[in-house]
Amino acid sequence: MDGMGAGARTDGDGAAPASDSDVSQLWDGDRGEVARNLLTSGVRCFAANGFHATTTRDITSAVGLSPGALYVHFRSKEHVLFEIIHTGHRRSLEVLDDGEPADDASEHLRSLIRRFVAWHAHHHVVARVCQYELTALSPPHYEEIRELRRCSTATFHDAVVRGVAERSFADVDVHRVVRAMLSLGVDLVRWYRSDGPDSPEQLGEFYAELALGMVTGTRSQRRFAASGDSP
Amino acid sequence: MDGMGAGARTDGDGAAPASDSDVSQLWDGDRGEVARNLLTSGVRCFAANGFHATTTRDITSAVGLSPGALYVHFRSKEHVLFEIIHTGHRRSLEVLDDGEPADDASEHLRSLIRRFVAWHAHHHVVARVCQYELTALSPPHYEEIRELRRCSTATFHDAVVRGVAERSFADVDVHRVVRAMLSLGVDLVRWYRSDGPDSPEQLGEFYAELALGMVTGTRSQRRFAASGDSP
DNA sequence: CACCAGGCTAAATGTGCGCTTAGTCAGCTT
DNA sequence: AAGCTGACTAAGCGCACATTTAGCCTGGTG
Repeated sequence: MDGMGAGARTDGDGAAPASDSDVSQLWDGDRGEVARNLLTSGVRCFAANGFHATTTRDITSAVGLSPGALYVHFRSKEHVLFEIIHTGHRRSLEVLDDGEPADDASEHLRSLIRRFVAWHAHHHVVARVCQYELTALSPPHYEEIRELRRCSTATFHDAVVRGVAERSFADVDVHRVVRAMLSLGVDLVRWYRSDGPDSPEQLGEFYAELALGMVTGTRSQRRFAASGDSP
Repeated sequence: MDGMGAGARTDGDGAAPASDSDVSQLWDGDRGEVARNLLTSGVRCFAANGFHATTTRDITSAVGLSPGALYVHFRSKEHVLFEIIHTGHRRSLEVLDDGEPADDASEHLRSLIRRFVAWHAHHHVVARVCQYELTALSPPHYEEIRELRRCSTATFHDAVVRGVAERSFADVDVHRVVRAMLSLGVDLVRWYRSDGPDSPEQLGEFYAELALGMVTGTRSQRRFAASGDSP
């Protein structure tokens, strides 16, 4: 049996819950209003049920249209997913690049983490789709997204390398530490709720502090921090 | 891509076959060999393509059977998923509970993280299914898994609370810190590869150190108190 | 008013899937 | 040998889905 009626989304249209902040604000300006609404609906559906478990009817009926209407604006359901994921990654990269350089390596890293985490918490529904539905993309689309992801990783990588070079940070294993930071920023999309105790900014602040803790030589740094890299 | 200098991991001898470690070892003993093979095949398929994108034919043909054979051993495709996820969670909980109490709060937490992380790295394919396919479970099954998850969260929670009570740890925000630790342990299933530079045990060691860093006060407070005694 | 374009719908198309059914076959028991 | 059991297969049922098609309707333009 089809199982779980996907939650009675009766929702009519009335007051849109603005709790997802401004999802609709994210989309490309050269998209018409209907297309943007479809993208927003797609985000909600994909986040709630996953790409393969949401139908074109789910997406379109939520904005009062019939399934065929989707193909007026998008070539396929997969193209809807791609545009969502692509936009999400682009926006999160913008947030990363928007920061002023900051002449202090610690402050620079702190600012990066703060913005990265706050953005992900703020847009946790979109970000969840960006993390969980990657494998539903076509191979070429997937590759395109991977390229964007390499950019954000590189940003953090460079920030840590810089701190190490300037001796503001301990001589840590950069790859490991960067992965740990990204894990914090990425995994929050799994559990974050807008009505939880932490605002996006508070969480960003907290995680920035944790991240700095990872690179400042407290504890038994010498034990693990690759003074002599493994052969 | 990942690239990065392949570490000198002396892993068994050959390349592939045992790389998923002993997935088949995980399953319940009262399951026959064919059923266990189907579970193992299911793990691989679900991890690679997701539950909704894998067909019963995918699962069965990988062990040389026809689709109908699945229903000799399982009530439905969803029951295969459930047994995989349930077993994965049960095993990871066992690993958590297997530890000796340890009279030192720091050592206790370190040991917990070490075992938790190492298990997830070791069984990252199963663990990926456990993390990514939860939403494909039927509501009752999902609820059953949530209960198991609350147990592991509680274990970490208690360990941190204990350290704070004993004044081995700083007066941290327990919920936030526990979430961060779980995020590290959980998100590695997204990126970990058996042929990467870190063995499960090395990663466990590293993350245990990061976790202790999170509870050892903020950086400014405890920068110099590296060697042991609390004030 | 005639014409057109494009957003949209209802209906149709075709495919693929989960699961069932009926039957085959090997091995075991008596 | 005959009969039984249970794992397995081939075939098929019913259905849901993504996408297409043909046409409607509205609003703009001469």
